Amino acid sequence: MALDTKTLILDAAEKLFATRGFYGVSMRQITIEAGVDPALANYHFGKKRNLFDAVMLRRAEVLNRERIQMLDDCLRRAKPNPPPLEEIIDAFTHALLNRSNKGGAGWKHYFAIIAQINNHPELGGVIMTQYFDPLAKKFMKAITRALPDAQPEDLYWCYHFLSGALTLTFSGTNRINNLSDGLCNASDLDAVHERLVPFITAGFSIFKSSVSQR
Amino acid sequence: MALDTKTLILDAAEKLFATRGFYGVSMRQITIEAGVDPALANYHFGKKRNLFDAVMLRRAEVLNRERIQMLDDCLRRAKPNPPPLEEIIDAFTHALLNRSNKGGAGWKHYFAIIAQINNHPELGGVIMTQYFDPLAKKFMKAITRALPDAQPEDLYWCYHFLSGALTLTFSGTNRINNLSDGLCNASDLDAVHERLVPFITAGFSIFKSSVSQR
DNA sequence: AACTAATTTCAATATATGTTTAATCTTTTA
DNA sequence: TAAAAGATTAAACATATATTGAAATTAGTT
Repeated sequence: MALDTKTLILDAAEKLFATRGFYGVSMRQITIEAGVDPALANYHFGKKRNLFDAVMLRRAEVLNRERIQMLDDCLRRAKPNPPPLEEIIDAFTHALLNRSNKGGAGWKHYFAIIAQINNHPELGGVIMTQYFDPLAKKFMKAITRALPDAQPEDLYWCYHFLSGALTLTFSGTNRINNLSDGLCNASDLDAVHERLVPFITAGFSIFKSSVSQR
Repeated sequence: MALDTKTLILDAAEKLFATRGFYGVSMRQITIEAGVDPALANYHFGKKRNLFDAVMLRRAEVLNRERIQMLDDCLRRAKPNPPPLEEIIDAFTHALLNRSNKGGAGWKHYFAIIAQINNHPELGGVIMTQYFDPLAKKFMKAITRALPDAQPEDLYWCYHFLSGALTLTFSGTNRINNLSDGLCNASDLDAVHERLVPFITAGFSIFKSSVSQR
């Protein structure tokens, strides 16, 4: 069936892109992993880059819907005041960590791709911007409302730090496991989330007033 | 001359690996960029992966020396007490941001590679561990001494967030520029450093006592 | 100057690459 | 059931790939 092979190819591409990056995988390897004729990847998706975009888009749509939903809920609850900063940060990260945790292997692979793309000089600016900037702008608007005396420039840098900390978590390297002699487990995303949100909130908070209290 | 072509190849490899990743670059492209016969890359460095290791090693040695130096200075100044947390974080980041800022194009490329590797599921655990874990352990020892009542597990996670925030800064994507409508400039590493150190210090600090004050 | 060792060149290896073509099979539609 | 549209196959395209081999050149040493 048509839809079945499309998903087979998407899943295979997702898995291989996740472990070896865009350039590290060939169309042939993808179709072999999918158990499908080599020509079918081109037939269904066109060029390799288009296939990659399809992989990105499939789950980005789901994520963006969920994250905007959580932000809107959070804004509504606090009305007419701005919501507490920590709730905004949580709305930003919750769907990501939840999907990565309980969404199965496909989601894990997807987030590993995101981690690589976010740190890729050629693709990062283009692809992350394309799929996630509208959402990021919505969150930044909420954050600037929650910290009205902070300088926007400072807050954008904080967002940048958040983005980096978050995506490294998704990368799937287990460097932290070795480094901590097994104290930490990179796959335990609940443990991450529990610490990431207050960590980031504290970082943002030092810019609460425009004179930073270093 | 032998040493000259070796450096030509290393520089070219560094530049291309930085912009397209390990798998996105061919040995031929590297030698063409270096203006050198294609066989010379193999002659001087062996397999592609070995060339990559040589690129990594060249500057890692310099960095590790500088960063350990800064940490030791910092520890000596504070003796017999542990140094303030912020000074340790600064010792961890200073050489990196300084080299990236004033070291020329080669260093910029090098750090862009680091950013990709750190977030690469296959290579991240291996390569980062190989070149930077001894240093990371030294820093973690100093940090746990500076925050003696914190739980080590929490502090390792904080290190992880620091690592992510830092490497994204080096990635060379200018996503933050667009996102902030030009308010931030990702190339202005002084602006980053000024904010990164207190941001991270504040994050670590919430784990000062073992009961976190969320 | 003569000999050795290191370096560079050019050509060739065999294989992998993304993509396309034309023919065949399957499903949907009328 | 017949025609049309869609999906799959196998083969081929030209090009790019990492790596190697054997000559030719250069540099270093006695």
